[in-house]
Amino acid sequence: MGKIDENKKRKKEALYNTAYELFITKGINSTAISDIVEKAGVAKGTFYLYFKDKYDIKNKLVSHKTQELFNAADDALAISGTKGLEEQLIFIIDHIVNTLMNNKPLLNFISKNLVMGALRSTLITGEKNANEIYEKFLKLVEQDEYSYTDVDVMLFTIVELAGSAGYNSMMYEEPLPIEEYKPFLYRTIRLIIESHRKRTQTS
Amino acid sequence: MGKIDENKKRKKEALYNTAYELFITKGINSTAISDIVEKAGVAKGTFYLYFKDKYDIKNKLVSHKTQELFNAADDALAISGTKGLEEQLIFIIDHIVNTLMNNKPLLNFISKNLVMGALRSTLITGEKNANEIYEKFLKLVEQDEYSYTDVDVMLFTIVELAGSAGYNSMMYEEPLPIEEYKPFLYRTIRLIIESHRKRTQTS
Amino acid sequence: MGKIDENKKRKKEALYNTAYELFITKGINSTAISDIVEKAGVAKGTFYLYFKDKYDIKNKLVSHKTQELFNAADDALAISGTKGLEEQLIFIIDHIVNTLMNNKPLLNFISKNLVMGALRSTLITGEKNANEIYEKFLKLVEQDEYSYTDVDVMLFTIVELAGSAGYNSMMYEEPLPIEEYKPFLYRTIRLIIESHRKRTQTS
Amino acid sequence: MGKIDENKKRKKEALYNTAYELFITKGINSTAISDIVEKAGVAKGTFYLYFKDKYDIKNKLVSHKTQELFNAADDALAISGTKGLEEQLIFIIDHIVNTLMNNKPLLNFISKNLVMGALRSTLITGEKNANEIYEKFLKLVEQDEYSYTDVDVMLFTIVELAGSAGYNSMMYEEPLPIEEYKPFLYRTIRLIIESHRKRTQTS
DNA sequence: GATGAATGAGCATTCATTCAT
DNA sequence: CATGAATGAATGCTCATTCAT
Repeated sequence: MGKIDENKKRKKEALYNTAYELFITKGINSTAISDIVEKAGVAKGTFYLYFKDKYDIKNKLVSHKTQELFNAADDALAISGTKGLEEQLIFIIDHIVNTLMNNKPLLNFISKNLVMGALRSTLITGEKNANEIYEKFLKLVEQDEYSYTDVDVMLFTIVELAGSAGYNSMMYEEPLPIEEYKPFLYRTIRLIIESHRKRTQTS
Repeated sequence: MGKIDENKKRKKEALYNTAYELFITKGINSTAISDIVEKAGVAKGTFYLYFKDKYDIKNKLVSHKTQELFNAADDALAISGTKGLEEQLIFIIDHIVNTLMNNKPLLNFISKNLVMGALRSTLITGEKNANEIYEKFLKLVEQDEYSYTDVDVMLFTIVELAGSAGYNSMMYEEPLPIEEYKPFLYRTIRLIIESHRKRTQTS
Repeated sequence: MGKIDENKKRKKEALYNTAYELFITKGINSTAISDIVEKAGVAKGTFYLYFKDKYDIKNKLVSHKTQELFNAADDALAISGTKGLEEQLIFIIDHIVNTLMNNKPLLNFISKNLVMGALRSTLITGEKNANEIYEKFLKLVEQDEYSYTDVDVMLFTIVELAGSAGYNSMMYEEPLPIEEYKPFLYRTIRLIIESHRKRTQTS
Repeated sequence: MGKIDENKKRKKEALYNTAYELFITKGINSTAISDIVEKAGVAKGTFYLYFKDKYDIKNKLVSHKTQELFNAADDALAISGTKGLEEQLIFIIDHIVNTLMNNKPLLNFISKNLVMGALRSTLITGEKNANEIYEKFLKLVEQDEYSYTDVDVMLFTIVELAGSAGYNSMMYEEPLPIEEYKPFLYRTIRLIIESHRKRTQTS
């Protein structure tokens, strides 16, 4: 079993890696399954053993890559010891933005799917523990000194805004390069958070 | 001249209309150029007289449809007689949202291209008066009783947020159906506007 | 293995044969790949499994047919027992001329590519033992009672002349039909050979 | 008349020049009639007013260019004052070879059509005084101090050899670069001429 | 004569998918 | 499980030719 299962996994990994590489290099439309299997060094039939078609592997990749992004940000957050929900959310977003700025192909690949990839990936793909990211967000909210209403709406709005505006700013430097846009973006995020804060129940 | 040019225009129009219909019906990937010309009743070669390929006509359509949306909203704004920048911007967005809610295929077609399609179409396509939409926005801002800083950043942020969050809400009813999400969305938009308002020059 | 490889070879052969037949029947420009595969009884995709395009298979065919011509001439030479370089070279050329006279379509197909097809095929195509023809020529030269200078120039000149003049004479009967032109051609070939002969170092 | 006929001629000339330029640049197969008319600045229909198809204009061009070559060589011969048939024929061939060496695209274009293009152009195209070239050759032969048998065979053999061997030598530097091959070529030409010389009727 | 919009047959090429080995 | 040869429908695109103006 060990040997065979190992081999199976290795082939699947090879397919994932190669597909990702080709998708960001040549684009999804221009990447044929033959390209993938050829470069991955497996037979054509093998692809169909693990994936339904090109879009199957693509969706799984988007999902996977997005989770990686959030998890890395979350790890860094823990190390940083940042306190306070506002600072924490901005820390996470800033971390992701910085990562993507240094990896434009990845930015282009997940593009505006950021949100869906992160918050709803369970629904789309069958990936095991997909929306543990969402759980982590909820935990951060709970631990804050303030209480919040409509937490999911708040998170959704923040992530959508950051994803969409951030993407354009990073990709096209419009209306401003991301470094110059950041102050505006983070100010807006703070406003959103505040607007969801329950009036402090001063005892 | 009349006769020939008229004919040219008619064929081009036919291609535009048919392509749009097929794109929203079958999707872009599944629409072949043969489908378009066949349904439009012109020869295949004629398509290539006017468009470079499928994506050429697609981009021009996205651009065109987006402008239509904004223009219709603007017209309605004029009729409504709404006053005040906050109310005006929200009126426009609300108008577009309502239109798209009644036209899901269109929503799906322009999807997240909404934003950039609208504000940067001049740059991309050679369409004549493309960013007069942007001009109109600027005029609204100017005419307000308040002054604003970084107007383009403000408009960009609003449009990105509305486009991205609105799309998800309308399309997937997540995290809430659009009617329930609207209050949150509009509240955030008001916050963004306020945050760009110059400190009232109290006389 | 046997079965699959056999099948592969059979299909490739079928493509070669059909292509040749069509090329000499309808001409290369008028032969479509669909014609070839249809007549060969294989699927269109199969063609691209073995050849890059129409010109790929054409070049390989020219090369192949030219080699066949030389090899047949060489075999006949061995049987004839002809002695002496002059007589041997003329025997070979005469054999090829006679063969082509009885096979005008082949003459037309390889036309003036005769020469280069034969002597440089190794360089161009990856065909295995392509210029063994050249080797055979060299051997004939070596075995002659005389020595020769600039052997490759001599062979080149002879083959070019025979190929070019012979083609026109056979094809258009200009300035004379080949049978009447032969004496002139062979006389010139003898002159060329003599002019490369080293002054007999009679000891 | 003047004006209209002038215009006609100008368009035809433009088509010739443009076609030639494109043929040597992109190759004949890759040059479409649309390319020609577009670059020539005339309407598509106009092409068909003057030529039957692409191959019509091509043949006329080959013929025309070849004649130019021979005529230029002949003019230079006259100026040089070279005497004796051997020297004269070699002068002509040398002149043409040198011209083509400085104009590889032209060499490639007329390639092996050189010979027939020159000597049979009358037959093929309806060009007015095409084989006056042939006449000139005959005159040179007549004026020589020696008499020759089978003059047309002699000229044919020389031109075929020079055309075919020269082309390969110039184009591929095989078996030798043209400058090194020239001595062999010219030696062979002299042998051919001598072999057609009537035994001097020493009275 | 000249134009150039329109045509549509024709063709090369791709590629997802299957299935015998 | 894995393979990769074979398939052939699907499709984008070209281009010579026509003909109304």
